[in-house]
Amino acid sequence: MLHEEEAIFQPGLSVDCVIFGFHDNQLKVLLLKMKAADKWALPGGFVYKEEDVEDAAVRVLQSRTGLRNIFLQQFHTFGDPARSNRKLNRALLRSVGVQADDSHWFLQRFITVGYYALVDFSGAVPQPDATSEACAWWDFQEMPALVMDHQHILQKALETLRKQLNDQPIGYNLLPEKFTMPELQRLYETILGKQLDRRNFQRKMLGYGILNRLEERKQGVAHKAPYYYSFDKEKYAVALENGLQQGW
Amino acid sequence: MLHEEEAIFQPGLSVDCVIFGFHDNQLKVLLLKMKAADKWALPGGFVYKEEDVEDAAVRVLQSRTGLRNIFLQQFHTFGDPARSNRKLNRALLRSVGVQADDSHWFLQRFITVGYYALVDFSGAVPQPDATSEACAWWDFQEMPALVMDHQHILQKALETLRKQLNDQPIGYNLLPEKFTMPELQRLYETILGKQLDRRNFQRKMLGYGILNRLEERKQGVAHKAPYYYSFDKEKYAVALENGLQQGW
DNA sequence: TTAGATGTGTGTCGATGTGACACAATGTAG
DNA sequence: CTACATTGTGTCACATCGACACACATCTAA
Repeated sequence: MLHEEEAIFQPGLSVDCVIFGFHDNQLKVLLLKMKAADKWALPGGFVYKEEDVEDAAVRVLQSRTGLRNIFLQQFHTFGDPARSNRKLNRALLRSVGVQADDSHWFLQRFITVGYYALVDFSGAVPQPDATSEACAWWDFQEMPALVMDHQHILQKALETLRKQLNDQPIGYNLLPEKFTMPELQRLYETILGKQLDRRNFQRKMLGYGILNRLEERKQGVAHKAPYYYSFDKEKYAVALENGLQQGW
Repeated sequence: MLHEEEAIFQPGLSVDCVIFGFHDNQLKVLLLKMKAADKWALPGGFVYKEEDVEDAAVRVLQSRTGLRNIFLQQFHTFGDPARSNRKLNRALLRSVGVQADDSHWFLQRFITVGYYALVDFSGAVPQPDATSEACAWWDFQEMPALVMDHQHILQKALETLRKQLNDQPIGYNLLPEKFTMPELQRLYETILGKQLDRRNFQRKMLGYGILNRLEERKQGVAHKAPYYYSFDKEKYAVALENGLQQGW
């Protein structure tokens, strides 16, 4: 956190990423443990003066997960002046060895642009940044205390994701190459926060025409073995583009 | 556009508003004719250092229309560094009598937060700002050339509005107190850019349960007189909150 | 005065989608 | 080999949706 960074970053602007993964039939979120506080934070970063805001989000994502070609979506910009926490930011500066007075660029008010990402859990390699001592996946159901308004940001990301379920397919970016119908259902159930009927779920999902059933069945389960499915990449892309149901 | 404004505004940040109205069975958008260019622009403004971004949007809206208590919704933040147009902004500064070198705050790169508003056409009193020579409603179907990326912003606003139709009611903010079913249908048709079946539209709309049919019928029409309707304010609010159809 | 044009109020029919539920099939654990 | 958990598949009633027909009201033109 050098002083000269004032010259290279867009002032008062940051990006924060809600990075969703899926593992063990649980929705996960990638978080950073702050050095400067006993709380966790969403992975975030600043925007270079000539950098597209979206590129900054991609950069943050790649730095924290090592992944490229990720599903990324802007969902909201948070512009409440009270969301900045000068005390925290001062502690944060101290944690990287900087003493600064009130005019320091990092102690000004920040607006943040929120993005959420859907990533392949098993392919990601969590990597802390300079201000954090750890980077880890958290179970969506049992999140720790978050800094500033990050809880609020997370909430808004989830809301957007839920709405996305209604007119776009989800899963290609969160599930492994092949997966079973129950696994896909758990994903939907976790995002929606409610149980779904097994049979109706399957009917509706297959109705979208974006799944291919494989010959192979899952092995080593203590009951009837479910089939594996994979997404039909082309049809999935079309569904993403055109939407699933019209409404009007 | 005084030089001291650098001290009072959040640097590199603006808001732009897509203000929709409805009149003569046509969707309208409020635009400003720039003094500095032969093009039109969306009403926009800057954000005071201690002002909530949303409050800035409300302020812009009120300054341009005189209206309060408006339906306002953030839809996207535009962060492409190439979207700023230094040449235009320099001309803009000249138009208000300011000569500035490249370091001037207004000539830096700007990120803009887009909001769209739905307003009562007849209640609005269009008012130009300091940089514009006119403020007027334009027919949505026949928009003039717009500055910078404002065409793109408008497009994105429309996309969001169209999606909103699928799970939230529209119209309370755009139509007068009482209106006919055909009028409401024209509104939907204009937003969606396609024709709808009269009878199916009525069935679906009434199914939402947010309309009250009045005793009164429209007068002076060269055919069977349609009933007037009004929104049931309470049920409308509930529908806004909970959404119209679930999907999942 | 009346026929025609225009646009509204209301209803029907068949196709499709949805929620609730039953039963047979399959693989593991004991 | 039996019990158990979980999957594959199907049915039924009901709501929703797109396409369409017919009667009604009001102005206009002859």
